[in-house]
Amino acid sequence: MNYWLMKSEPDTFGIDHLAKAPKRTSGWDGVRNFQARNYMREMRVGDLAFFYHSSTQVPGIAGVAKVVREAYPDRTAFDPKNDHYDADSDPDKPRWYMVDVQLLRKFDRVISLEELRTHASGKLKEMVVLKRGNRLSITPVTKSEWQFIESLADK
DNA sequence: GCCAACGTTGGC
DNA sequence: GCCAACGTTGGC
Repeated sequence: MNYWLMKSEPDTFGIDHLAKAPKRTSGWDGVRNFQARNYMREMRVGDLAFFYHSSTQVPGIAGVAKVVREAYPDRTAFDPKNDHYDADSDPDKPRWYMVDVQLLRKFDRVISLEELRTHASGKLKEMVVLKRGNRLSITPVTKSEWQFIESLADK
């Protein structure tokens, strides 16, 4: 089983949107970066992901979701009216993929990026999302990082 | 295949 | 709103 971190802007789609979705499950579409897409294709049913809020007052990790459907073509790429339309994505040979995730847990508090950074020279030294210049919307998380962050959430 | 220009991300 | 960082595009 693998662990991930998935970024989303809460104004567009935050953890509360996922909480209100049927079966607390939703497709994670709109990823338009090759590296992030490749990570999504590595996701397996049962993998866990931190739900990260970006571009907001207090960026940070808001909760935990589970992968419930593995990568399948992201149809929003074929819709000219969609913000994430990509004319170069051919329906016969899709360029972009999405997964479905189910909300498992909303943390009692957002574990802020600021708080995460206080551990950047300790337990979270290698954490991808804390690395300088990181912009990837999907990044892998190690088991030890995962466990440490969950322990912060329960503090 | 190089690299400048451009667009996007995302924290601040 | 600014801007650093970095991915993508396209001319050569």
